[in-house]
Amino acid sequence: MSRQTDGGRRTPLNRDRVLRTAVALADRAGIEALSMRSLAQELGVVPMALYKHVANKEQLLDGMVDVIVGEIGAPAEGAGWKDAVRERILATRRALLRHPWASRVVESRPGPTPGTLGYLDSVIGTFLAGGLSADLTHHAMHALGSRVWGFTQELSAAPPPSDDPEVRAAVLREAAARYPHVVAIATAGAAHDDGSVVGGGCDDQFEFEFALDLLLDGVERLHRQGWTSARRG
Amino acid sequence: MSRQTDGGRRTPLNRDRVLRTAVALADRAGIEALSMRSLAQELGVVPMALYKHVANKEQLLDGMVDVIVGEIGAPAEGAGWKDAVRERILATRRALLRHPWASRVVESRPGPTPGTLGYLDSVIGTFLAGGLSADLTHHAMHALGSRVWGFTQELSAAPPPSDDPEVRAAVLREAAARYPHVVAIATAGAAHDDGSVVGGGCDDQFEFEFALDLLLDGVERLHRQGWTSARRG
DNA sequence: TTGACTGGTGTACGGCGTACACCCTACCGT
DNA sequence: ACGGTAGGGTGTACGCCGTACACCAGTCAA
Repeated sequence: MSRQTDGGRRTPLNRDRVLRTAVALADRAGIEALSMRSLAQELGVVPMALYKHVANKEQLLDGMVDVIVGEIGAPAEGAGWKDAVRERILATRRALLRHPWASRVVESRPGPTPGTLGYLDSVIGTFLAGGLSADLTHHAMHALGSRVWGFTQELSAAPPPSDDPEVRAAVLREAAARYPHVVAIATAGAAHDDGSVVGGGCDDQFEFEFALDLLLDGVERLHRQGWTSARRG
Repeated sequence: MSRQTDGGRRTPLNRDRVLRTAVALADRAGIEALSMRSLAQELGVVPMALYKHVANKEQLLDGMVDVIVGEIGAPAEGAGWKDAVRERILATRRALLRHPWASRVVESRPGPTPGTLGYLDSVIGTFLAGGLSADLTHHAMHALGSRVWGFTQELSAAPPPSDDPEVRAAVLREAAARYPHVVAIATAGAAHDDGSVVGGGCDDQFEFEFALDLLLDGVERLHRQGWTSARRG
């Protein structure tokens, strides 16, 4: 891996190759399998060699986030602000979904990276270019929260249902007794397969767009009526 | 610590005391300082003793979450569904804010705990009791997402500004050049102290309620017009 | 009395991030 | 041609983590 074929020198490491290999490794083996040691091994190098290109693991993760951010396409041109923002966010979602670990890592970063700041800046720019006030835009960004990254913090994933149908029935009966409302809405709608918890067996994309539109429609309404933050009004 | 005064036997551990001590330790020293070893020391006991009361660290964290959930008061009676949900969520927010580490831990749990399920069940129950359809309630819960826990995933906290005013000015100038829109909205509104990033120097409570109301108002509107999920409509 | 059960102990293992001293090589100015 | 220097890969070691496993001291039921 990464050695010249016969006896020659290894092609030297650099920050970019480290980051891209880290992303690939996380894609393949999961983020929890990504350690400085495993990454070093992947690169055919001793663990401490990585520290010549990356200050520490935190910065490695920051760098990985920026790699993903780099995969988000450019903003669409010529649409209204609402559609433009909507499309951008859905594009971001698509990028993030390609790397199942990415949303967790994005969330875990304690501060912004250059890449994330750039992305946020461009989304904000779309709002402002659409004529929204800086004030309203500010609140809109907060309201969107992590949704600008194309994901929602799910409340809880359903545990995988037991494969013994008898056990499964018992679990469901138990749940229905203890958490009747949860079961009621989890089984509501045709699209739901079984007694999964909120966030379990539903169409995530639908839920995402539902919430996104709820927020964008609300912002649009406020914008049209010239809303301004009468602090605590 | 937790020993009978003179030479007597130690009052025996139990799951509840372990969990409460863990919460107290996390409150005092931060969640990152909570390890099985430090918790054991706090209890005057050897680390492995904890495993007689808690299966592993994951389950410890689950238990801590349920302790916090237990601090949320009962739902208000007699209000309309919207105010009831709103108040409940704000109460949850107050509980979570008393333990700065709690939101991160709640997020990190891969599955629901009995306590969280119970809480979600009661929130859902409030929607349903208000006459909302199971369908709409389902989507509303998704749309609220982690906001039912009273927190928003901030996009990024602002790094603490340098205390050298000259450096600070330079940083701001640099930021304004590279991220003009971010700076524009960060400095919008009177209440913002300086060039902090989105999520930096604003009134978190205001932002939280703004977004919460945006969502609840949207749900209410859909409810009144008899909305139903014409899947992908 | 005995035997099981409960709960606290001691030791040890394998993993992690990373500090620190080292060394090899390529390239520089002379 | 040659010493100096700096960048990048190495080896060793430390201190933390979660936790498996064997053990042991009481208590209590049979």
